Amino acid sequence: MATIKDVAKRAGVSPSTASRAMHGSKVISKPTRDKVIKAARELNYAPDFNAQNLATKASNTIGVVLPVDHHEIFSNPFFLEMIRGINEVCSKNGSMTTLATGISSDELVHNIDVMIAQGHIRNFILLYSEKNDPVVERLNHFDVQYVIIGKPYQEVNKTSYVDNDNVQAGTDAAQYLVDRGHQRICFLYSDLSKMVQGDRMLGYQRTMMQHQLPSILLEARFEDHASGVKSMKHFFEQYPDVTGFVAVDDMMALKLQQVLHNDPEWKVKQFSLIGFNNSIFSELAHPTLTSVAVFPQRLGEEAAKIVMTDRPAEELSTAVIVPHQIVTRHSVHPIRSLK
Amino acid sequence: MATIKDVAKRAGVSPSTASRAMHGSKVISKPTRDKVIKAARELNYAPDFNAQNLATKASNTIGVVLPVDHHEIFSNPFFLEMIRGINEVCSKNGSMTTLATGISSDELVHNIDVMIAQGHIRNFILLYSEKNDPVVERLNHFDVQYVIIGKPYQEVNKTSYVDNDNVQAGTDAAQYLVDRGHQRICFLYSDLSKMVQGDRMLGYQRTMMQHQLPSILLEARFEDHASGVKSMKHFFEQYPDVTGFVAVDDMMALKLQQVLHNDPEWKVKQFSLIGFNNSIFSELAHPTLTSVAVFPQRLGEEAAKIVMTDRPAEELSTAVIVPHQIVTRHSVHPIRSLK
DNA sequence: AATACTTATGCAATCGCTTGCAATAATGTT
DNA sequence: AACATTATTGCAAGCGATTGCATAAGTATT
Repeated sequence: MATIKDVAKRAGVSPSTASRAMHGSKVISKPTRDKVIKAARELNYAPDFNAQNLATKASNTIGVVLPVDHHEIFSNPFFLEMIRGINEVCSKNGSMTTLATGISSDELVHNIDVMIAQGHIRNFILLYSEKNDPVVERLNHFDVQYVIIGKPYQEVNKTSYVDNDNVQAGTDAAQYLVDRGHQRICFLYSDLSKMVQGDRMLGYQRTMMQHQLPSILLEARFEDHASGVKSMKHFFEQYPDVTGFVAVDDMMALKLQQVLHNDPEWKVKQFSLIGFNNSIFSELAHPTLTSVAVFPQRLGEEAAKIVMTDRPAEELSTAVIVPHQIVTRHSVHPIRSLK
Repeated sequence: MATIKDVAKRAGVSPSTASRAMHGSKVISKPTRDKVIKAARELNYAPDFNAQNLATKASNTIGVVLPVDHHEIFSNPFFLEMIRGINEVCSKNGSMTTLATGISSDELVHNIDVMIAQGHIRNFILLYSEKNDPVVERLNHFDVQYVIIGKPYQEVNKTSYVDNDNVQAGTDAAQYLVDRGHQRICFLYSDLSKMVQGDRMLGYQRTMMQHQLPSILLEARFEDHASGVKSMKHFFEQYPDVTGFVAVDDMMALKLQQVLHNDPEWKVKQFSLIGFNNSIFSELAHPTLTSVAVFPQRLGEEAAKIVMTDRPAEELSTAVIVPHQIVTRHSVHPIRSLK
């Protein structure tokens, strides 16, 4: 493995000159710069990561924090796409990404503590936003910079984040159903402690209000089929005239679809259904699921970009909104034709 | 951030003593060891990652290599679960994991080259096994240790790997259908350049042979619905009496299911279907999908364990086989009752 | 009590790179 | 030609850890 001394020797200069040359320092003359760069290339030189970081005291790795495992979360392809987006941008900028995971909240926090203490993480990216997140507390406490993917709960103005406009997305999804003649539309969610679910619900409610239609909310987890059937039975007793559902994400939508499809009576009713995330699930569902695409890879990229441009601490935080887009498939049945 | 000097000062010893004490060196007396450890704890000390690695020349991060992006692969939750398994084990051992991704094969290889040159990756874990993988070539060339999740193509005896017994899994899946009275069973796959697909196919064929039943192979990608319908139409013309399918993975199975379900004629036939991976898809399908579970998290953990125990170079490579298990759901319909 | 042996600690070099400052070379000014 | 500037380069000190070797302290041996 070639060191900077090797490069220097080959170029006939001192290590310091070599270092400066390769960093494009203005103060080095063109001929020597060229010599050095040539030598470096010939030796296939890359600066030692650890040595460089040690010397500059500026670490170059980004810590990507995954949410504490709920089975559901982890099997959600969403995250991997965000990670890919982050990693693409980072590696183009010569940074590494490293992951922080944990089976419990305590474990995750502990792992992050260690990472901070080791002092080689430049910045964190949180792939989720949760109420009272102990991780966020930790990061604030140690005064470590971070970017959230999702809308922050605390210190919104001081925290950089990347998100979809989930309120708008919720509005649009509901509007999509309304436009196709649906009047009784239910919003289906599972956990309001997630910012994203709350936002989408808000958007849904906005549309309902605008059209003077009732907001019908249903919290359900569909943990198993029987319980799903039961809660839907209960639901339809209360709201027999519901024709459409806005599900807080595709997985939720699919679970509902499953329940509805399995009951001959419900099945014929051809309920309309729209989900969020445009995940692979939506393509594989039957019927295929109309869904609001949110471009997770893009979210990751933007988050990484924010992290890469290190702005001074006193500067205002950045917020990037990634647009969404409804992808039409076959789960929505118009009650009347579009005007 | 506390350094080792701070710890040393507080404990009233020299940095070298502090270092040795914290590494449990035999040569340090119990009382000083205790003093040092106490001081370290009080200062919340953790050795600087970069400094430590630089001094010991032994890096502590594991590079996790994701396959080059095909949309399909990246939206497969499988990978995230493996990553989580790896990360759990690594962080328990004080290691970091860092990701290598790439949009193209060239980019991926380049990223890996850089990582190797920077010299701070101790080991790589490849999350896939592909024919003629340029990454493997690279790693061999630079003599970097790595573990493959999946069965290696080259130098099988010299390469450590973790895998399911996919041949056996294929055998079992086919047997499952045979046991339930199916005689004409088709194996459905998409890409034989993946080791895993070849293995499962082999297993399927073994069962077919044993029962003197014909092997019926179908390569398809179901890229869009129309093409899916077309190829199945073609298929059934040739093999009208097929009643069961072994699909090479759940996604494949779901795509088939979709095609079959959408055609009224095929639908009534109630084909039987078994997939692999027991991914979340299988729970969300309709009907729910019987699938061979392969425990990706476990695969990740085992791979990480291998990497963590650094054995001398001349030692034989390790291979760990993670068991699989058929998870019964509702996509298989017995033709006759089980004897 | 002087010597030999352990045992426990500290000194100082090292890992590979960066960077402030001093030294040298190149150029311009009078 | 002598001096003042400015443009280039090199020296050497760190960054925070580890580790071989020398030293100091403690115990045993005679």
